[in-house]
Amino acid sequence: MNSTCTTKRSNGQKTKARLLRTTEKLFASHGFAGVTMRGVATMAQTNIASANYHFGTKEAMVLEMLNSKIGPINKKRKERLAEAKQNSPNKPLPTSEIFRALILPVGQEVQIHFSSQSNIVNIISRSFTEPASFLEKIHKRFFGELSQIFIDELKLTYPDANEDDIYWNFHFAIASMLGAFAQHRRLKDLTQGRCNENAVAEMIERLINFVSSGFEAGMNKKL
Amino acid sequence: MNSTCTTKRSNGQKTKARLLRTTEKLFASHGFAGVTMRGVATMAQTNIASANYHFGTKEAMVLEMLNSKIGPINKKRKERLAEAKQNSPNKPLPTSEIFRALILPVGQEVQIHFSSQSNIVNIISRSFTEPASFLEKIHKRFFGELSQIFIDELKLTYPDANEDDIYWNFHFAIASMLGAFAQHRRLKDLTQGRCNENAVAEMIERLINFVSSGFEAGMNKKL
DNA sequence: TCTTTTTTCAAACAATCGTTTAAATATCTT
DNA sequence: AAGATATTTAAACGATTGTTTGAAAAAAGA
Repeated sequence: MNSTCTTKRSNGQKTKARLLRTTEKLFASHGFAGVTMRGVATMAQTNIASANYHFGTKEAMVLEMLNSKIGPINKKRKERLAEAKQNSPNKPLPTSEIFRALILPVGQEVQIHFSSQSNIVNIISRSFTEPASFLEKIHKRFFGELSQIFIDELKLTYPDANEDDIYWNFHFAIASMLGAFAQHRRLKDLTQGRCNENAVAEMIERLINFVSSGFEAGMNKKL
Repeated sequence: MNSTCTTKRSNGQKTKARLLRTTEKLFASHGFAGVTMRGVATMAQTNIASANYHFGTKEAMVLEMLNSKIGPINKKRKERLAEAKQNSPNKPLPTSEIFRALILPVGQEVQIHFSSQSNIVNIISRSFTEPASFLEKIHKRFFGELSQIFIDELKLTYPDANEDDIYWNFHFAIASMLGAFAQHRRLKDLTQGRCNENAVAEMIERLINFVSSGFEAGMNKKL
């Protein structure tokens, strides 16, 4: 009786989806260790064993969440890079365009969910700074392939460059991007309130400029 | 009897010092969560309660270790900045000199203890990426003051600059440095063996160049 | 409707964590 | 040497963790 809208698992959301959303929030705000099966289950208004039923282990649950969040962004990165190549056939891409393809998809995601608790910046930064060793796998899988694509593109733009130069400065570029995201949580302290929702687009543009310039300078300067 | 060299706590090291050294190793290789009182006590060849006796809590123990490692580096950073100012009185410092003062002291520490398990790079990177909330305090205390010193110096070099420009690009510079250190652990994978002991000095020079160029470009370019 | 499968649930399991206790031992002071 | 202090030790405490169990409830298929 009384099988209206007020059934046990309500909100028109299936339990698994609710668990993933909760994992997202907890991981973004408290990291891998902050994702506890009990916490997730309680916040998702279900039982703890239900989480294990759907995902098997905590690790698998977090990985599935990460896959659902980072996967689409990497897809857009590749798409944007491919589009840029199509728009200027037979010509090497400007450095800034390559890094724009790498950074902008994240920026767009940030702007969409800026005030959300499960901000993609927090998730990305966590997923790259968490000490949890299992994350190393996803780093390689997610970023290993992507790195190679963008390094290959940079080689086309700098055909005569020393390969070491490309690798080192690409490493710094990645580090800058991730570091900027990772520091984003502390940004309000550092900048004393200079960071707000409207400034995200500006930050992304500044970051692209910073990274591109740093990379170019690293390629040109003889040490 | 038999009170020669083979007493219980041997190696001519006091227990507290041994505990700190062990904390160092575990924190560098496994992060804050990887520092367990039992693990530290066992590896330091003492009892678990002894660690609590000397430090009170795990948090205090890790903080004391961090203080002993990061403190001297920050001291050298300020000293090098002060020296640079003395060597060119009444003239604003070149951007690269400012960031050299910020980065080089870490690089020197890295070179000294490169093959050590408790590499300072790992410690610094961990201390800036650990989700543990207590670390936020040490971030503010350690880096808050240091940031202000270097930002003030950058303002002297760029007297007409928009203050937002300085803050944003300094933020990116810090992020690059920390990100580069944090990624250092993964560097062997990314660079396929391009990183070795002899290359540390080279990396530091490349990093200074990357960061300085990115900062300068960010200051000059109108967005 | 009856059967089968999927999903949820309370409860317990086994392991680990930081911390505390109180007695034993070592070290220092006088 | 004797007393006071500092340090180490084994053992237990209380809390939390991820995971598993087996039965109840819900959903789906026939």
